[in-house]
Amino acid sequence: MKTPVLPAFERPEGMTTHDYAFARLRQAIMVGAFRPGTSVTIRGLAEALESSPTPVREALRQLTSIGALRFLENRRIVVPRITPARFEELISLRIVLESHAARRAVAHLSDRQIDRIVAIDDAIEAAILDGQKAAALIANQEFHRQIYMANPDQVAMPLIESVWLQLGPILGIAMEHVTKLYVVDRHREAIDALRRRDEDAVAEAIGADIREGIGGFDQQAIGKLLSLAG
Amino acid sequence: MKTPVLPAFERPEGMTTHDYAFARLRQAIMVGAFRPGTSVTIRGLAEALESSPTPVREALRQLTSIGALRFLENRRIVVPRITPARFEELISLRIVLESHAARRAVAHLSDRQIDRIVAIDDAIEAAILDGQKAAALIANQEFHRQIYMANPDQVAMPLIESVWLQLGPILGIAMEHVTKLYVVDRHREAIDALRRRDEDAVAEAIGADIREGIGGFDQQAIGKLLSLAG
DNA sequence: TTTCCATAAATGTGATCACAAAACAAGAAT
DNA sequence: ATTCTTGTTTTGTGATCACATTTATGGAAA
Repeated sequence: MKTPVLPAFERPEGMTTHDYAFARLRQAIMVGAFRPGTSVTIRGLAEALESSPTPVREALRQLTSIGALRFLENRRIVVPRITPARFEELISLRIVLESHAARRAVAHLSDRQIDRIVAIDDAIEAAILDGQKAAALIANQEFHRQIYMANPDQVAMPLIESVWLQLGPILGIAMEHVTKLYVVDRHREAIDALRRRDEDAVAEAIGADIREGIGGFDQQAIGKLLSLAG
Repeated sequence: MKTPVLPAFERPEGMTTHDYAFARLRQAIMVGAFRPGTSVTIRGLAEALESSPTPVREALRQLTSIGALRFLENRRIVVPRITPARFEELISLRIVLESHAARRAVAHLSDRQIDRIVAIDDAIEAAILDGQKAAALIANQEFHRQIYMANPDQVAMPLIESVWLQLGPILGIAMEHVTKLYVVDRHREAIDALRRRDEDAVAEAIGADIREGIGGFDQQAIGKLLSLAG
């Protein structure tokens, strides 16, 4: 049983072994380090994380609760496969959830916060022009997160991240097969709408951003990849 | 540390201790058996479930992933409190998620399935007229679930149930304070729309159902309860 | 070469234990 | 009466182990 390689991750002091395992596995899945259908083992991951089965098992159980992993009836632990229909469901869920979250964040965003979001968008473009796919992907997630999290009483972010996690594995495939990235100008549209505090326009821009290009990738390209990933 | 009383739950043979603990705790929270702010202990629940800390801890960890519980920094495990703002966020999330899920289920619902949904609605009304609050609540959840689950590739149900779980604790309070239940006629409206395969009308009826009465309870009444529950 | 079966290895499960941190309780000092 | 201190108890954490199930391996039979 070969255990997937986990992206590096600095462990803050005081963080429990379980929290560390959860954060690291979650991050790995989110950026597509695990391919659909991959099976993992508790002991294998425990060894990779230099800990014992107990905290790893808890982390894996949590990841199943948010759809990032599945415990099969065989007691095997796998990264879920994604069918084209399921993929389409996830994208439509992203659109519904995130345009809603964006709309509800508008009233809470200060000009300073918007400036920070612009800076993140600049970082995305820089990463794209540099061809740094993983960095662009993470910065893109941060762009969306910064918007939604402006709402202090927000409860949608965990659900949105659950959807991101379920889409993570095909992002990994996409990153291997897609060679060119291009700038997402819907972000500028969203930023302009944020500045005007135009909730409808913000929601529309975010929805279009997701619909047209997923994290800087071309949706059709990902759609094709599903045939070999499903 | 007094452990909350768990509703009875028959354990299917072959079910692991962990799955049993998770299902039972989840059910308990969903129907409002735990009050907001209640703290639970691993050992206490393990004793109540006649098992050991390990599987209970895993179940609790899963429940935190879906927002049903919180591990505080003190390492205390509590049922989250709900502020009025958070409550409003959760309700608006329900409306967005469930009207979306309902719309996408319409095309997959057979006439036979609709008949079964009608039967569930009859059971809801019977329970309401009988004053059986808990039974009405569970049947109401089943009514919604049967609609959304008709979509075979659906991925929204776990997210919806996450929101239900987060609303669960105040349902418990509501059930204690609300004496009269009344029939939700939005269900009939939704059923008629389902029969016509009118997606917009179904989504609208479900949205209105959530907005006007939450699980058979009056929303304003629950709003008042928040002041003493937040 | 393929299929079948028996043995061995790997794996999830759950209970137990030692440990450290937190909460609690009781008494002393102010 | 209130606050602080000290000792006890409770509680979460994580490692370990035994067990049952599953998977993998390898050789025998067709």
